[in-house]
Amino acid sequence: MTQLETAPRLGRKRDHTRDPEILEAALDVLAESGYDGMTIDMVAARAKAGKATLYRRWPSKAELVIDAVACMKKTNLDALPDTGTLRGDLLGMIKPHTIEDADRKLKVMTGLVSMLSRSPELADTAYQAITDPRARTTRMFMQRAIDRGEIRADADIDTLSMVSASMATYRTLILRKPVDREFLLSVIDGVILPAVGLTP
Amino acid sequence: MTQLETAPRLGRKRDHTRDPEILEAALDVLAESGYDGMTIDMVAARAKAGKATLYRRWPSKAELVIDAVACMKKTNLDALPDTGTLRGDLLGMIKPHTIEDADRKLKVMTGLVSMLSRSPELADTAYQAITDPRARTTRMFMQRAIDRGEIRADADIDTLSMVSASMATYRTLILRKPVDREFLLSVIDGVILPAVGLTP
DNA sequence: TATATACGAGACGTTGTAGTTTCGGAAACC
DNA sequence: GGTTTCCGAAACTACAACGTCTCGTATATA
Repeated sequence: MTQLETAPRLGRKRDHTRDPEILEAALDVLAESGYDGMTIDMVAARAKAGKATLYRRWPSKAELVIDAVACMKKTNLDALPDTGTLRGDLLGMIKPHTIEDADRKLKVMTGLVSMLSRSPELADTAYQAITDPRARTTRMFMQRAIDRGEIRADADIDTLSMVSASMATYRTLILRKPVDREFLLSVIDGVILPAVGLTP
Repeated sequence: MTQLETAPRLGRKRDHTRDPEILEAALDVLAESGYDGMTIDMVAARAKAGKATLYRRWPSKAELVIDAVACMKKTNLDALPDTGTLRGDLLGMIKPHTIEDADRKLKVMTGLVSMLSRSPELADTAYQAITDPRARTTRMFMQRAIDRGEIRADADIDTLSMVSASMATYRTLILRKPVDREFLLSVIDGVILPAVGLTP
């Protein structure tokens, strides 16, 4: 590790453009089969790569999965516009593209659940890549609504900011029903907004 | 199957008092290691039984798990008193004993999640044994509150009745934090009651 | 008493998967 | 051109778990 830079190794160079393709294949298999159901052969086949190519880059299945989760394309939630109302901000999070992205992350998380208790490192990685970003954004929307005086200052936004993610997760993992726009609207208009005293 | 009653088979009889012990052991291992991590040897060892004894009663690991989930001790939610207020009814669901029971079910469900998509039969069994009973009870509490005029008749109780289960599930599976009385109180007083227009 | 079956313990065969190595060929360096 | 390392494909090894079977013992019917 220490002399990776200093040693100008000879021979054919590793084709690092394949890294993202392999990690993407790993996420696909993970979302489809879960951690225990996923095999290295599946990932290699999906990426049209040899198994040795994978083991040359990651020392084990566990490390490959952690890297795949860590490198998941981060959604650009910061780019969401400030619409001036809490409802407008929340609706901005349920555009088709954002829903699709969240759905993929939820499917990956489904495959990871059984591993979270076995691998703290994976649990931490998954939290930072999947769970935390949306929670922070939602919480920020609510804090903005308090700051502008739109909702009560004593609203329990720590709890309220987890309502949407919790119900989407429950609907996917337990109920195994689609998290579509209609469902998310009923969460916003039937739970969150009434809870902060807004009646749309 | 058809002549189980008519044929008075000879030899030592199967000791059916061991069935619940074995199923209980299976649930323990399931909650601890998840479906894929669970082995028949673990269950047999925990139940102090031989592997052959298990296979004499259930044809496969999958069938054993389905039976174990189906036979989970049902909580007596119907025995909860009608306190006259929605908050009182909801508080009745977070007595220590009820929380403990829900915690066990949640741990079992954690171990099942990865299997739900692979085995529709298990998914159905888990739904009926774990998911559905609490949802029905919560929904009934809310309907009662509407009927007695305590909360608005147009409250979205289909969605609201899933808030508590969703947030408890999310907290267990994803955040891996304890679902204690304090957390449940913040869900009730910070989300559900405000959402139906009650300010305790 | 003789027979048949259940019991716990554990050996056994089979299968599937993680991880390693080998192969022919291609690309980078000397 | 020679050497080294990469590539995809696939054979190979090591091991863990399912499910079966055997053992000595216990308990039921005839």
